[in-house]
Amino acid sequence: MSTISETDIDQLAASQLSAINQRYTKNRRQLIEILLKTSKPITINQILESDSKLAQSSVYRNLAVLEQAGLVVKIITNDDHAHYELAEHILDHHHHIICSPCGEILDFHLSEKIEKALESSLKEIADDFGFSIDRHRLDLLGTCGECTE
Amino acid sequence: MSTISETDIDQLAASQLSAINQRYTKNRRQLIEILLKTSKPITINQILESDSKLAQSSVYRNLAVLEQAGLVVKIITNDDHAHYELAEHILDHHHHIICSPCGEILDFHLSEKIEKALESSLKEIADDFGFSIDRHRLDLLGTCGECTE
DNA sequence: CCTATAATAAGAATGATTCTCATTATTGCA
DNA sequence: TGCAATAATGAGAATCATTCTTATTATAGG
Repeated sequence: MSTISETDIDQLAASQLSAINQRYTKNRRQLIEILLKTSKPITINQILESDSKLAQSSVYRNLAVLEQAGLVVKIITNDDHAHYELAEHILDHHHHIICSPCGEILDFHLSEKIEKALESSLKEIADDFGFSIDRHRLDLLGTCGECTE
Repeated sequence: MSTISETDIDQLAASQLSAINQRYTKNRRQLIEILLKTSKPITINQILESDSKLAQSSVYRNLAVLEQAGLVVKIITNDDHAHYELAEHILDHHHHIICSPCGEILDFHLSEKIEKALESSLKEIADDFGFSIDRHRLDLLGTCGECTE
C-alpha cells in the first residue's frame, strides 16, 4: 500500500518508460493499476483472472518492459509461477514472507535500525567481492497460518 | 568449504535419507561428493559436465530427494537454471551474492552480531504474521567484476 | 491526414523440469 | 546363500511457464 498518488505514478511511469524508448500505453497503465490495487505480489494468472480481456502474451511482454523500466519487480521463488509487484520507489523498501505450501507472498518491513545496519554491512561485503550492487532481498520462508491448520 | 569430514557426511546423509524412507545409493553419494568439492552453488548442467556418466533424469530426481531429506538446497534466481548446494548444517549458515549478467552465485557471511540481530527481528515478524519459519535467505544482487569490464 | 514506427494478440515454439516405464539394484527374510 | 518384494535407475516422452513470431492495429510527429 502506497501513499503516492495515481497521477504521480503516471508521470513516473511515462518518464521511466520514455527513458528506454517505450510508450506508456493503455495496457501498461492497466497493469500498473492492477498492481497498485493489490497489496501483495501476484502472478500472471492472477492478473489475467482479474480482467479477462487481457492477452496473456501482452501481459508477459509488458511486465518485462515495465521491469526493464524499473517500475515493476519480478519475484522468483520455488513456486512454479513468478510474482510481480511495483518497484520499491513506488511502494517502499520491504521484504517478503513466503508460504512454501501455498506460494503466497506477503510484504514486511524491518525496523529502520536493523535495515540500516544491514545495508552498511552489505556494502562492505560487495566491495570485498568486487561487485557493484543493485539491490538486496531478504525472504522469510515458512508456512502460513492457513496452511498449518 | 566445510570442516566436516566425509564419513560424517555419509552418516548424516544415510540417516536423513532413511528418515524419509530413502536409500543412500551410489548416485546420491556421488552428488553429495560433487557438491562437497565445489565451494559455490552449481547448476544441473555443471553437475552433468563434471561426470558424463550421470543420467540427467536421475540427477534431477536425486537432487529433489536430497532436498526433501534436507541435505541439499535448491537456489532459484532469475537465471534460467536452478543452482544446488549442500544444506547449511553441512556447510554453515551463509547468504548469496549473485551476478545478474552471468548468473554466478557466491557464498558470503554476515558478521555474527548482525546475523543475530536479524534473526531475532525476523522471529518477531514471523510471529506477527502467524507464520512458522523454516529459514531465511538474504541475497545481494548485482554485477561481478568480470561482467563489469 | 499520412507515414513510419511501435504495440498488440493469437498461437506456435522453446526449454528446463517432471513423468513414465521397462530394466536393474537392493533389502529383508527364509 | 538364494528369493521375492520393493526401490532406484535411465532413456526418452510429456508438461507447462515463458518467449517468440507475425499479421494486424494503434500511436506520434510532421
